[in-house]
Amino acid sequence: MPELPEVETTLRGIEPWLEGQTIEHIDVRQPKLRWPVEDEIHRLEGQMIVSLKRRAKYILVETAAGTAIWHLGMSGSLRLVDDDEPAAKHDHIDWLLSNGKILRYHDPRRFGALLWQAPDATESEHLDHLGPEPLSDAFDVDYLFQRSRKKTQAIKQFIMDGKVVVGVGNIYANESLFMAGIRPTLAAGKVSKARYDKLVACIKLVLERAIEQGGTTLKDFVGGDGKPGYFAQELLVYGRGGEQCVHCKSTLKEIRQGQRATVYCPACQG
DNA sequence: AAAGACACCTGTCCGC
DNA sequence: TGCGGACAGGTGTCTT
Repeated sequence: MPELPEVETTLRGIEPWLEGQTIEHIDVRQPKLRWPVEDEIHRLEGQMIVSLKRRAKYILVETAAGTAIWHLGMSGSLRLVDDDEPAAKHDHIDWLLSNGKILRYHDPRRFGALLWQAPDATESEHLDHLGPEPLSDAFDVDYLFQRSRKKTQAIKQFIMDGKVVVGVGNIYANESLFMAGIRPTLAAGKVSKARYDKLVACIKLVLERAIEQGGTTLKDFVGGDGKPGYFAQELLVYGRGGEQCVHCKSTLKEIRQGQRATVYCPACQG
């Protein structure tokens, strides 16, 4: 489910219900996620939630006794439920809050994670080596063009590399390359600066637009407020292999790059 | 050093 | 109806 817009949607949905609340109890029914949920997570019990932040696709929940770092993996979701709602299959973790609500983590594939970080931690193995946020000013044409020089890697895989820029997953990589008219298989080092200029603008546009729409609902994604996202109806190429290009009516081609589906228009993406 | 393959895990869909 | 295989929004690690 989650790329950056879905994570941002989740954050915005849960934030009003969490900020200022005390975490009364943490119930870990299934600790075997991407990394095992460590016992230290229980240090957050009795602590007040000071703030929520997002970095890349991670959600950071800060307390005086440390920071919880959530990652939703491929199929994770966080939502608020009433404290009498029984846990269903794949509801792996509950946070009981002082307002009588439960923050509930659901993740069928268990590729997500809940990590604990000490309050005085100066480094984080997961966050320290990440590239810039795509919606920040640091992510601009000069930066991306410089990083791409001499790269033989396909541009789609280049922009999906979290060390280059965070938050561009498979859906939005396909969409932004289509919008920018760039063939996903082109070597990143051979794309002109003018095209990078357009690509940067398209990445920002597609992510901002998807956040406005509450993310892309595929399968059963809902934001933290329980509402579905509406960006799926605006997808131009993702999941549309074999269909007609919205611009030129050519048949959209579907290939695989790095074991991920790539869809593009052979005519528009020159 | 860089690029590609593979791993983690469950659910769903499609063809036989 | 059942079964096998491919595939799904991510990303760290191992192999070339």
